[in-house]
Amino acid sequence: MKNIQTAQERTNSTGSNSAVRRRQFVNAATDLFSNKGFHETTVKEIAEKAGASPGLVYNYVRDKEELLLLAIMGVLESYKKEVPKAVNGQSDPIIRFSAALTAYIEVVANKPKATLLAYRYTAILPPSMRDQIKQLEIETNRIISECISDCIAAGYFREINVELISYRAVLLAHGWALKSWRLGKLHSVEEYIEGNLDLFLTALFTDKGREHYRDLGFVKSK
Amino acid sequence: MKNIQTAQERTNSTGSNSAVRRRQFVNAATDLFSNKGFHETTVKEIAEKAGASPGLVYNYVRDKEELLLLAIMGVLESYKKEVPKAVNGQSDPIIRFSAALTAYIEVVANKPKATLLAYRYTAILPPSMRDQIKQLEIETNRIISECISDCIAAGYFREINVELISYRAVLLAHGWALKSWRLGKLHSVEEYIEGNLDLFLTALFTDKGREHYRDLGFVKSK
DNA sequence: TTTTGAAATGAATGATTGTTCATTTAATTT
DNA sequence: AAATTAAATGAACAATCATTCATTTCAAAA
Repeated sequence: MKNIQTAQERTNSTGSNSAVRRRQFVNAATDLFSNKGFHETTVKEIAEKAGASPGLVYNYVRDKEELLLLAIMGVLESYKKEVPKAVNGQSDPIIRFSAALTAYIEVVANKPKATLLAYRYTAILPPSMRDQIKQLEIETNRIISECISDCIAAGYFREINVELISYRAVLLAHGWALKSWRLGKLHSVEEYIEGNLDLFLTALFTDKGREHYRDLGFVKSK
Repeated sequence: MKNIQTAQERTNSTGSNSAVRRRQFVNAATDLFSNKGFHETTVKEIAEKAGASPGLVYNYVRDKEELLLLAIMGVLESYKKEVPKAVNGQSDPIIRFSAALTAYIEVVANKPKATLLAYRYTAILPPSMRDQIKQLEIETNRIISECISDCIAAGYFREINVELISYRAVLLAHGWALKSWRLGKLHSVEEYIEGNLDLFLTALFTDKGREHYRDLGFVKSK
């Protein structure tokens, strides 16, 4: 009975857990799918990258397809985690919105290729998997939506269609990955963030909002 | 010598030209790639849809890959053709810009799946093909860029980074396809166009521009 | 030590599919 | 009509891979 402890220890220290192994495969898959594409990546390569044999993959995952789902979900979940982190602690609605959008763009810019996974491959997944992805994306959008609603409630933003705006914001963030990959980087992320945030706010502000923003100390010269 | 005419006739009437045949294959491929995906479409299916046998495809095209290139290029070329059509005839810079953006979104909305082809599959093409696509896209962007530059020159738009704005405009148009496919349609195209155009203009107008716009008769109530 | 069973291997399988090419069909010319 | 050229066919080929499974490795338990 002495070895029960040891077994527990092994699980915790070496991390050769079932869940950990699985994550190794998913991480390897995410990387390869992002850089070479799903169809251009073989299961053998994924196994190799994870330091295992091809057959073992199927002890942790039903399909290559499931690996794709897990890869996409992983990326989206990291978004859902990072964005609120930037917002929490800020209380002013405008700052919260700015922080959320900024954080979103930054996360995308950190792993542009991974962002594209969802755009490129959601289509080939079966409907039930697609719905999971859709759901997760909607939840992330909600964070942005709430920031916008708060700004409207405070009288800082005009009364526009919240859905429309939040999709625009998300698209803008994804846009960094979408455009920069295909057309090359024309600006730095910082320029991209600043320029677009400026445009966004200008389009949305009420007079009160503009004034408040100025009071906050983000004065555009002139 | 009587048959020279007949041959000419055949070429014109039945359309069993070399170029026409090729286009048949490209059209079939575009349709199938858009709806099923590149890897999920077999050459046999393409041939079948074009009313021919698999082997014949290779008399008109080197590769399945070349078929993908031609499909993507075809879509982008249709954009490059349609957008100027909407702009020509209009002389006022603001109207030209509005017309260009509206037309772009409409073209995208007509064939959303086709728009996604470039986003999904440009990556798997060899660099030389990628460059052709990139080039074509830049040329289309230039049309929008020029509208914006004209608005700035006329003093209607603030002096902002033209590149940044034109990419945003293009992204917005593509955004209809990108978002509506994955998240479902939340608005009609008309709402999408109107709402976003409004935001765009609000963000860009100078006082003079806003005034001029009002004079043009596009008054927002209140 | 011996037993047990989970973890892992990787060669073999089977199905798919892009591409080729010997052959046929059809059209054009002489 | 005969000959020539072009267009088209579709069965066969070859390569690729996802997936399976008989076998081995290895650590924990008895």
